Order: sequence, then structure tokens, then C-alpha cells
Amino acid sequence: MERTGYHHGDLREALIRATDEILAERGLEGFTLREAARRAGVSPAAPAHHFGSSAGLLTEVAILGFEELARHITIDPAAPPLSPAERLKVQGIGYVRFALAFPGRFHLMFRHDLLVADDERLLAAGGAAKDALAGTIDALRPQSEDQPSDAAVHPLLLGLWSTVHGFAHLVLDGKFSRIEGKKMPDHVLNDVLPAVLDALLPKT
Amino acid sequence: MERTGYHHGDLREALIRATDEILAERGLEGFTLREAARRAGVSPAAPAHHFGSSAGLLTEVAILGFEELARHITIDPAAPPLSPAERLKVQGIGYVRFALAFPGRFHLMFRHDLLVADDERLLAAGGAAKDALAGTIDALRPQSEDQPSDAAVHPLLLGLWSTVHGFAHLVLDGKFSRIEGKKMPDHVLNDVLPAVLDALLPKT
DNA sequence: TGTACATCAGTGAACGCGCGTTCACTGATGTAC
DNA sequence: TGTACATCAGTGAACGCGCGTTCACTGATGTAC
Repeated sequence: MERTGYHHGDLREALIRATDEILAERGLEGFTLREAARRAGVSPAAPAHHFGSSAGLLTEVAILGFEELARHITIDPAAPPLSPAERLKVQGIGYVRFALAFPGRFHLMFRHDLLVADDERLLAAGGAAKDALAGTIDALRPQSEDQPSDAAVHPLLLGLWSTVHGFAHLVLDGKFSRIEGKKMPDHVLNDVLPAVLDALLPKT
Repeated sequence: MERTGYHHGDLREALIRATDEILAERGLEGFTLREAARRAGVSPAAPAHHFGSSAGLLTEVAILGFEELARHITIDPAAPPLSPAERLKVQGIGYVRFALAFPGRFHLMFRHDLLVADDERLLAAGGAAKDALAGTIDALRPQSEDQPSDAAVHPLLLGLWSTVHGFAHLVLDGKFSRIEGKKMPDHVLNDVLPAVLDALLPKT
């Protein structure tokens, strides 16, 4: 952790942290490998020792992002129990809350051209986030239905995912600017998005 | 139109066409002002005469994109009449069809950081596309309701827009890759997306 | 406990690259009289 | 119809920039005996 002079101590982690900082401060377009090295206090050639290229480094940050996303859409088990429909709504709001809180990470996570797209840990982190929704959606199905739950991807899963994903993108791009005028992001998260989800999601 | 030797004839249009070509061939990340100039057969300094900067040029292409999008979500008046709910579904599919057919344009249109975001023609083109949906959605409201239709943006409008927008993004990023395996984009447009919209949209 | 040596982690200068933009310029066009 | 001249559209060389990556290197660490 502490710099010994020549050796850094934990450069790998420091570079990941630096990259995440850049994404938070300057957004995805602001990231360069050299800037990450600069922030870690290290020469521009150093990152290559830990990550083959910038894609390797960015992939690590994307994994962090998916883990954070999973946390945002996981319902606190200590909270009072909700109906499946209510759970979906809460999870959808959590998804958008994540995207608005970490726009740089969010954009990165869905730019497979910048990532090592077949990295196993990345796929696993993405899958874990998806599973958090899938569990709730399974609970919505008629219980007599005995086909295995992933025979087909449930349209409702794709639908909710698409909706909150698109909503987040549109807000971040300023396409709802008339709405955002009224104190972002609270108004969007507390009023607009719930109304949208109510209009679309099953009422059960 | 034809090059007289020194003067181009219609360089402005030629640059717009060249940019659109680059987006189609190489995607948004492949665009540079110099490459557009190269394709138009002109020196790298020439574009500045017609567009202040690359944002000006890209804005023109984004306007084309919104116009094309509007065409994709406008229902042929000669077609047999549909119920409002059916119309919404058809329009949603049109939205995604556009995004999959013109991914470069689509990505550009929602990158306000690359555009002259307050350009009047751009805003008008975007508004026209949105209006094509809004009309259908108004037809879904209880007819006795006499509050003006844009007192609040209808949650269903934001919802459908978010859904198809997110769906398109996720498909383009390969997040539905298990599904896309089965001959893209036909399967996605003809089977998956309709099922998603059926799961979300009002049945009326 | 001491020493030789392999391995590892980071250096820092240099590489070539393509970018957007600036600059003084010039060839072509259009207009006034 | 002819000519002078202003304006416009494009040139092409050059600018500085920051990038990712390569390179031979060296300082620090750990291991074997």
C-alpha cells in the first residue's frame, strides 16, 4: 500500500482506483491510460505490467461497476417484505439510481468495444446483477407453471431491463431536460420514474 | 455538384454524406473531421468553412438521423387502421429497427456532448420524432379527460421511449447475445421485441 | 547468517501516429458600372 | 460587352498536442544453498 521508493506496493489497485476517479470526475471520454498512470504517480509504461492494455484496466473497473449495480438492485433482506411487483419497481429505481450516481462507470459497463468482453469475472459480475432481477420475476410467474425458468428469457426481464436502461441513458443525455429542471436527480427518481414503471409493470 | 477544379460545387452536402458513410462503415468512434474531408476529396482545412467545428457537421448528420427515425416510427396512413395499442407496438418496433439499421447515427443522436445541443433544427427534428409517439399515446387516454395533453409528459410516452431506447442499446452492445445468435436482427425484431412490448404495454 | 543470483516492478526517454486548427495564400466566381 | 474588383471557397504546409507502446535499463525483492 505504501510506496517504498521504487516499488509501489499495490500499483494494480491504485490504477483501478485512479481510473474510477477519472470516470467520476471527467466521464468515460476523459480516461486515458497515461492519465491513470499519472494519478497513480507512476510512469506511463507501468500499467502494461499489470494489465496488458487499457481494455484490461477498464474491465476491472467495469467489474466494480457491475458489483455496485448488483448492490443497488438487491433489496435489503431486513426491510419489510414487498410483493413481487413492488420489488420490481424498487429494483428498477435502484438501477437508475446507480446510473445517475456513477455515469462514467455506467457508460463504461455497456461499451463492450472498450472491454475484454469475454473476461470471465466480467461476465460473472454482469450475470449476478441480472440474476437479482430474474429472481423477482420468477416469483411473478403463475406458480403452476413448471417449465424451467430459463427455457426462454422472460420478456418481462428484458422489458424491465430495457426500460430502466433506456431511461437512465435518456436522462444522462439530457433528453428529459424539461423534467430535470426540477431538481435532479431527486425529482426524476422519486416521481418520474415511479410513474413510468407504474404505467408499464404488472400490477400483481 | 460536379467539381469544377478548384471549387467543389456542393462541399457542404458532400461532407455530410461522407460523415454519414463513416458512421455506417466504422461507427461513431471511427469518425474524424480529417477522414470526412478525405472522403470528400478536399483538404483538412476545408470543412471549417462550412461548419465551425466537427460538432457542427455531426449535428447535421444527427438531424438526418432524427428525420429518418421519425420516418421509421410513423405509421403508413395507407395501411389498415390499428388500435392505439397496436400502433404503439408497431412504432416501438420501428424505433428499434432504425437503431439496428443505423447504429452509428443512432449512437450519435444521443451524444449531446458531440453535438451543438441547442441547435434549433436539431431540437425540431427530435421533437418531431417524439410527436409521432405522443399522438398515438394521446389517443389512448380516457376521452373525457380534458386537461391539456402536455400538462405533464405522459408516463407512457417516457416509458415506451425508454423501453425501446434501452432495448436497442442493449442489443447493439451485445447484451442479448444468446438471443442474437438466432439470426439477427430478424429474430430480435419479429419475436423478442414484440414479446417484450406485449409484456409491458397496455392491452387496450 | 550470509551471499549469489533470478525474478519482478517500475523507469524515462523515445517512437510514430493522427488529430483539429491556424496561416498566408490563390484560384474561381459574381457583381457594378 | 468588357473590365475592375470584392468576395468566396479551397489549398497545403505547418503548428503543437497527447496518445499508446516499445526499449534497454535498473532498483528492489525473494529464494536457494
